[in-house]
Amino acid sequence: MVYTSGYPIFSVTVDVVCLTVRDGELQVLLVERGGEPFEGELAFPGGFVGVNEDLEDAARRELLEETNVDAPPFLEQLKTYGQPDRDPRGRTVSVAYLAVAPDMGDARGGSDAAAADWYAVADFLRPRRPRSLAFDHHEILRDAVRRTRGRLEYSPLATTFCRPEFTIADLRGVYEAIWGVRLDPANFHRKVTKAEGFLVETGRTSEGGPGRPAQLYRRGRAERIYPPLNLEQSV
Amino acid sequence: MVYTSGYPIFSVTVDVVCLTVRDGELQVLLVERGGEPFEGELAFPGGFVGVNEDLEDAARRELLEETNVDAPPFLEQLKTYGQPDRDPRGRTVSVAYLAVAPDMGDARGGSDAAAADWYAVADFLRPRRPRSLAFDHHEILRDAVRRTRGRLEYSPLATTFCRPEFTIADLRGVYEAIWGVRLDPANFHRKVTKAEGFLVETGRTSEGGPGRPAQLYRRGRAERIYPPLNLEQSV
DNA sequence: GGAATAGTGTCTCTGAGACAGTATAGT
DNA sequence: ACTATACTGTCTCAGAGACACTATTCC
Repeated sequence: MVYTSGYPIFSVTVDVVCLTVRDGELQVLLVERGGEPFEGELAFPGGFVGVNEDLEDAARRELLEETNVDAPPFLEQLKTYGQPDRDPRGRTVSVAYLAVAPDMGDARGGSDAAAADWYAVADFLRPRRPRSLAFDHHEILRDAVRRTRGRLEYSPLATTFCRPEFTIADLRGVYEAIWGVRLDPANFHRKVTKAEGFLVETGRTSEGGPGRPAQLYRRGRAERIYPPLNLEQSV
Repeated sequence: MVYTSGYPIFSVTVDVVCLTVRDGELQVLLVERGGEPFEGELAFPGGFVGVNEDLEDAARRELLEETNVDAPPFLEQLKTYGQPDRDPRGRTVSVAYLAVAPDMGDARGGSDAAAADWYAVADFLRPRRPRSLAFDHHEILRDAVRRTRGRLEYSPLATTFCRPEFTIADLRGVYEAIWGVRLDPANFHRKVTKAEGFLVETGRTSEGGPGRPAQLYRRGRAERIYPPLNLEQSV
């Protein structure tokens, strides 16, 4: 291969897939694009990485600038997308990040955050006439959801969808929304409370709802839950 | 942020962590660097991505060019490394790939492949005075091994370490080498033969070794093995 | 009391692990 | 025969799932 001046030149961007569970369903944070290409279409918050900026810092910055979501409890690199024709402006490689946040009510903007909002993931991934996204963000969303679904089995990721203190029912709601299944409340309760390091009791109880008040828990220190929760269906 | 001319300029490279099991231990394919920076040190095969080249194609090309390893049965993106100071030549982002190949004997070179060889992974990851690698390749190797160890539990990845036809003992050897544990041959045999779609019988048997000849198997179509094999220790 | 949700008890079945026992090869 | 490895049988124990039952709140 021959290049006129040294090595091929790339632009590097980050895109952040920020997920939450609201109204009992998995939702994703999207912005309406304000400029070309894909003007007016929905896309993940993201943008170009600075010359001296770390990738993860760039992801955090773009999430804050474009959506006003600050310091999600979970942020990790998802995958890098670099098809030569993925951006009409030129050769661009995008490092996608997966972020998870608890239900924080409406995404209301600072500055450019005006057009940021939460959308039901299912609308983009349904097999019949899925809603469209800019760039290759449809593929990225699929990968993000697949990883999230898998992670729930053997990591405490589900707790990062909950507020700092949550009930077992809250946690079960996260699993049910993301896996799209119904779980037996009794067995789920026993299982998660017995998985060592997964949850820690606060002593406090919930209030307000109908029925008996529930114990409030905080997430534990375990990085891995054992034995795992099993989702038999293929992920 | 302000840039004098458009967007920040990056170089994009790929690095391939190619793993195999030889002599009962996990080994990795490395090349001795022929030029600056890190001249003479060990590094993963890799290099710059072409202007119109897909990332995975670049990984495959570099692996072939530098080590003569063609078409590993497993190649998937691992993670992207982009610390601003990771390459003294300038701002470079490297997309790391994880490849798995069966034991193919010595890595003998074509062209630049002269210096390519297999090395015991343990030497680089031991806590006391680990052997050094160029760039941030030590971190990349750690991530590659962690993912591999985890994948063995619930995916058929272990079969890609074996030749197309293999015995249950071969497969067990892969788990034992990578997990660093001893597995009960009887229980392992029952477990993997009962996991649906994991293995398919060929009808043929092995020959040559001491003891009763073993059935030869080929890898099945399953993308996921259920129930998973469990590694209790933290990964 | 009735409705609703939280949480416990208990039974059954499956699978993991320990390990004895059988099968089939080389020497 | 002896050894080595492949494979099967069997026992025990832990955990998943089904579901009955108790506990505690609001109405």
